[in-house]
Amino acid sequence: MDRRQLKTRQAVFEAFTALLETKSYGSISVQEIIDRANIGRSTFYAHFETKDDLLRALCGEIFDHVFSPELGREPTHDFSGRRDLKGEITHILYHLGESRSYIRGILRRESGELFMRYFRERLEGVFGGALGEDRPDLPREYLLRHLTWDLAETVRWWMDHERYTPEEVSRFFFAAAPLEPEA
Amino acid sequence: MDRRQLKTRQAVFEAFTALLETKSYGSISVQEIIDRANIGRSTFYAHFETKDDLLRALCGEIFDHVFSPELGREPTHDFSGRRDLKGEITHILYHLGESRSYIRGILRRESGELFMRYFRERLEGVFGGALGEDRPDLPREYLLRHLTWDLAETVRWWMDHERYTPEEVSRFFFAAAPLEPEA
DNA sequence: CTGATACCGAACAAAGTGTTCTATATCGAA
DNA sequence: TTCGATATAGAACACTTTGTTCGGTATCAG
Repeated sequence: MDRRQLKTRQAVFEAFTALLETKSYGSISVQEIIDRANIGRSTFYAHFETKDDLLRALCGEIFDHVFSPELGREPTHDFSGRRDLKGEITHILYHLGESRSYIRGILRRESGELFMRYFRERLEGVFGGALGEDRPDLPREYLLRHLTWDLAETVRWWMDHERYTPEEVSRFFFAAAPLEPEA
Repeated sequence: MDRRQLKTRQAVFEAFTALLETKSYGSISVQEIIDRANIGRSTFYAHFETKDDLLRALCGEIFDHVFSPELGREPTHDFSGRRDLKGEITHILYHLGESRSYIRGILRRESGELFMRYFRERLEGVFGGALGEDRPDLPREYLLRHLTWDLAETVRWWMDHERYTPEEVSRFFFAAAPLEPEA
């Protein structure tokens, strides 16, 4: 990719996230973004179709990082042959913690809606494969959706409660999630 | 309240919900709303400050209905003196089911964000009082927030799965919610 | 009946959107 | 280093949307 494009793209992302820290997504105009990013109007539209497109691209950037597999690390399995869900989740939480400064602003208000949707799409891949038949009393589609929004909202909560570590948050999530069979 | 105001207000709500069935909140203009409601521009702004204000008012209208106490029905308590949470929730779900046609459109996309926020604010009142010390292993603020988003998202899911009854949905919720002590 | 008030509809300034154009600067590859 | 390709700046453009104002008309409540 051309260095010029990369520089522009970064400048836009920087300006956008900075603005999201101070005001809501809907009230941010393209004008403000390009002023802050110090680029021309036509340049912006050469990169992104609309403001929504920009948000989508930014989320994609973040998730590509968050869901990147550890270098040289295969999905692990425990002794019973099931995937190590806890390990995967903690791994994701670590990366999210690193990106906190980018994410916190997005999660406020309307833009959070879009972020959460993309986030949960990715999470379906994680949970979909790992889901056994632990809870035959619940419709599978309800259970899957439940787990993804549980984790997504847990993350959203965590972003405003800096004092907890990824491990603690992971423990909270698994303690509250409906993964074990009902007593 | 003046009949004229009431008529206008109703016409706007009707037009707004109808538009939300077909297109996203952000892409609806005030112009479309007043055209469909067949009212003058200045009239709209005499009633609502902005589009967000309209959405807020509509949500308020809906929740006033949904959370209205049954006529002459006191909050019941079971034999141990705790509030009948299951009964209250099922009651709320019934009203939500009745308002499905108004709600479904709102819940799509960005407007859902606002709806869910107001919804959860109300739910905090319901859960806050009924919460015991069942889960000392979780921070109380996390638990409270967890319960409200659980129910709110359960409702959102339900609105697109018409085949379930309020009783069934209530059962799903309580089966998945972290209310019982961990085994 | 009558005073109050809600409505209509047109006009308005202001701001934002997305496109198009030309000139300029920067890039990557030979 | 050179050179063709391409990204950018910046201005101009038509267009939509927003929120306000105002004088005239219709409808309300008492």
